[in-house]
Amino acid sequence: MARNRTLTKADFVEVATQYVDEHGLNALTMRVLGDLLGVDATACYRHFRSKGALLAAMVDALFLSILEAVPEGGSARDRVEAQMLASRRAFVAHPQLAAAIAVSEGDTPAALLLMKSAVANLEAMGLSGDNLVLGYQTIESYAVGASIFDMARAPDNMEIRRARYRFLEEPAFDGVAKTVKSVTDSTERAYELGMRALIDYVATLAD
Amino acid sequence: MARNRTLTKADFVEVATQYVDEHGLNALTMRVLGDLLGVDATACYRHFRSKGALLAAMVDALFLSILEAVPEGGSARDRVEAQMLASRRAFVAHPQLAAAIAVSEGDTPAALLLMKSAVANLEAMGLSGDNLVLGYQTIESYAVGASIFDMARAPDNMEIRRARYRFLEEPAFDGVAKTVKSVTDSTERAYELGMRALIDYVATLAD
DNA sequence: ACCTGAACACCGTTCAAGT
DNA sequence: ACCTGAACACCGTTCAAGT
Repeated sequence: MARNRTLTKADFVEVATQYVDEHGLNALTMRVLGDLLGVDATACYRHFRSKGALLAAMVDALFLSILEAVPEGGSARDRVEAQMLASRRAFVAHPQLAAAIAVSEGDTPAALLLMKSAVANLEAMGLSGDNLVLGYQTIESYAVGASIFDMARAPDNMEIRRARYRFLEEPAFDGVAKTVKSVTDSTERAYELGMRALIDYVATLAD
Repeated sequence: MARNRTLTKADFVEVATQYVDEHGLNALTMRVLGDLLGVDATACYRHFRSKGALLAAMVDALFLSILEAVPEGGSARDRVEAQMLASRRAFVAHPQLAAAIAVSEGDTPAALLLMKSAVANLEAMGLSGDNLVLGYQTIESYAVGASIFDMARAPDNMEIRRARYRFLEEPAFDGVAKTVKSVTDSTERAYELGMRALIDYVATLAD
């Protein structure tokens, strides 16, 4: 990378994210990151306390991109759904960052913005008090939890599932078990159906 | 550890799991595992191809314990719920293994047994064809996904959530934001509610 | 203020050798 | 068959020094 200016936190985050998308989370080391930026391996420590903090910043950037991708307008329920879909799309686009959530260090400020937005939408749906809290937690755990589980260890993960589906020898699974793509497609479909079912349930928690 | 016999795979898995429960996933190295077993650091490679394979074996043992913990009897729906609750309890008991799922290598054979059991229960609920597949995937992603998300980086994770809830300055969150325990309790409650909502939905997929 | 580069205290893993 | 122990090629991170 040709460099004619001082590096910023964002430079490290951006380059690291791109590298991780291509080569996997494990391949990211401080030394390769330094090389990519044309800088010493230890230069990163001028901007981040630790590798875990860098990973948190990468996750934070992903969260921020979710917020920006959520379309405006629609009913409160539509906005909840839109945010959960945008969240899913972000993880599908950066599957390697799913595992980073489990291994990063410190807080991700953008998570507060996502929470603010989600809570406001749930309030607009009529939730309040403990139901607001429970509704939010349910939706958050599903939106990021299911995505972590589905994306972690990609793409090996999907091939392992495919083999398992085939090994089941249950005729209903013959179709999905055919290719990694058929497993992935069905997984996305299942996410959306579960998401809508959960939003339906959360709607019943309104006052 | 006094040793008067040859070590087995199960010895490594058991000791490693106990150590990880106490000291966290990051603290587990081949050298400390060797020390714990009174054996050289490299002895583990007689039993496992890699550290990732050891982690997979630890996760597999957890999956197996879930299967054994599911109580017999009840309706098909009861059994689905029981399995999802047993799964949650296993992750609560071994929160550090949640992150291990995202970082292990290879397959976990017990996952097939869990799947067999879940699919049989869903069939008994009347699901078939694509709905059986989608219902299974939805439930699996929720049961293990939400748990990974809720348990990963424990106990820091819960303190971070607490701080975030407090920072929200939304009165409905005042109660949960009080202590880490109140956050954890509410999280468990949210898991159960979401779980039941999802099972309700899956029940509608019956023929 | 930001980066360098040597150095430290580790890692996971391999492999020849032991028993 | 299982374990040892030296060795290899790395890690993340610190810190004094440079500009």
